[in-house]
Amino acid sequence: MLRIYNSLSKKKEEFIPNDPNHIKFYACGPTVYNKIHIGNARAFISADLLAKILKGIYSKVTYVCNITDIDDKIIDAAKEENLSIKDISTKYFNQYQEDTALLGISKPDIQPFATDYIDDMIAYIEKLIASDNAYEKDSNVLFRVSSFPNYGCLSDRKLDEHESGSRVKVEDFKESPNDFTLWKPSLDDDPGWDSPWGRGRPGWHLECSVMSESTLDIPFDIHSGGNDLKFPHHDNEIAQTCAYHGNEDPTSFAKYWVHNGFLNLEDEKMSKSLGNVIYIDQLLKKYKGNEVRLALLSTHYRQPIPWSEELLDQSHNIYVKLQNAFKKYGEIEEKFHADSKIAEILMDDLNTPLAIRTMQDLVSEPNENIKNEIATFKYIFEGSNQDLSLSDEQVNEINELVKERDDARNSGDYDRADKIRDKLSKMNVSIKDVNGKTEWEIL
RNA sequence: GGCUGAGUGGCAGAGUGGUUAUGCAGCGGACUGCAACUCCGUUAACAUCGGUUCGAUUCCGUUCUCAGCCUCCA
Repeated sequence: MLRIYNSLSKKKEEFIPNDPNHIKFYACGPTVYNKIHIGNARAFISADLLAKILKGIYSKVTYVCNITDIDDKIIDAAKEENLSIKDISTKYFNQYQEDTALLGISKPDIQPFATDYIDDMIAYIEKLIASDNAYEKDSNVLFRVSSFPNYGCLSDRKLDEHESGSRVKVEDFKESPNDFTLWKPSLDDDPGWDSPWGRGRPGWHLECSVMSESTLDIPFDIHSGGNDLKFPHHDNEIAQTCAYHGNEDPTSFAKYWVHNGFLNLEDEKMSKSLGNVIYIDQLLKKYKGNEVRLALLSTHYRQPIPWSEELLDQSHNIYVKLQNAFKKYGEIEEKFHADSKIAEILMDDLNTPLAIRTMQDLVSEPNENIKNEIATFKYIFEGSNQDLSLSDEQVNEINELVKERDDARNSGDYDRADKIRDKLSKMNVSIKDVNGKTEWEIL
């Protein structure tokens, strides 16, 4: 039985699917305007974790993760890099695919692109206007928040309490400061599509309402995203979709809402302005994909992760230790065994830290079910497609040096032996003398 | 100000109404030409103040602190 914390009820709940024969899960994906960083990766890995567990339990699961390929940030990036919008979004989409695969994140079943749904979005807006839930002003179309009484139900925000902390400048085309954009005009050199309100482009929140419903139909089971998306993004999605269908109940859209926590660097939020952004492609030059994955899963998904070198080194140690322990059992196929201890722990609101701890316990005191435990562990915590193999040439070079060192040791020339060991360690090769034999591995 | 979450040993992080994980680091030892690896042993914690209780780190309440959101953001 899967239990999951539902942001809508603010409680850990038993997961009861709308249809156990077909589980539907939608996660908010990337805006492809830059390389993904470690914080983005955490969100994608959390969604991947949940998708993997769902797929382990249920026979049919459709996991959708959208790609935002039209957005002001993309327009800015295109100007900066002097590329077309399409080139920018393609470039960073490809990088996203590559980086996530290296972290063992499986491809979603469906990856809808926002720009493929512009016509649907326009039709959606027309209906919202017709039902008086939206209005046009100066070529902008805005959602009229006051028309949806349950607005803010996810984040528990009340509209009239909003003023005190508000720092946002209210554009004069808005009836109310909380109204949000469904459609906005594009300047001549900005990308745009023809619409009843002139040439323009969709607001950000709209795409998820349109694409989730188009790909999964509503109600679907789970909607996930980063904690920061709760408000306004997800509350806006709920308002749009519910208003569109004339239904006030947010569960008529998605039943469970799942949000992951952030990642802190030295007690600071990672941000471009602080210059402390860690990109995945850089990180993977030093650590293996599975190690980074383990590090990201070593904290419960709802808690903030204090990210540090130390955490990565620790994850490296645990990873190596477990790999060595697993070797004893030969090849084990990655597979989710729902009756294993590891699975049971994960099904309690995705308790990955406890699962990691338990796996360590289990290998130190194996039980007869250990192979299923390992299979389940590998299914969740491994799966990076990173190619760690060396060329034949490199392997030969290392073997030769190792042999030279052994010869030196056998003849008592320890100075020379140690020099060779230093040389190997500079090549990131670590030496172990085990039972008279010399083993080596790449760090 | 509002909403949400959290405060456990040097660090990370589970868990529990009484026997107080685990990993890393530290310390001691075995092994080693020296290391590394491995193994054995070991130090050390439960934010604050009250309450309930025979007994609370664990339950209830107070206080304090921290983080995120309330503005694009994973």
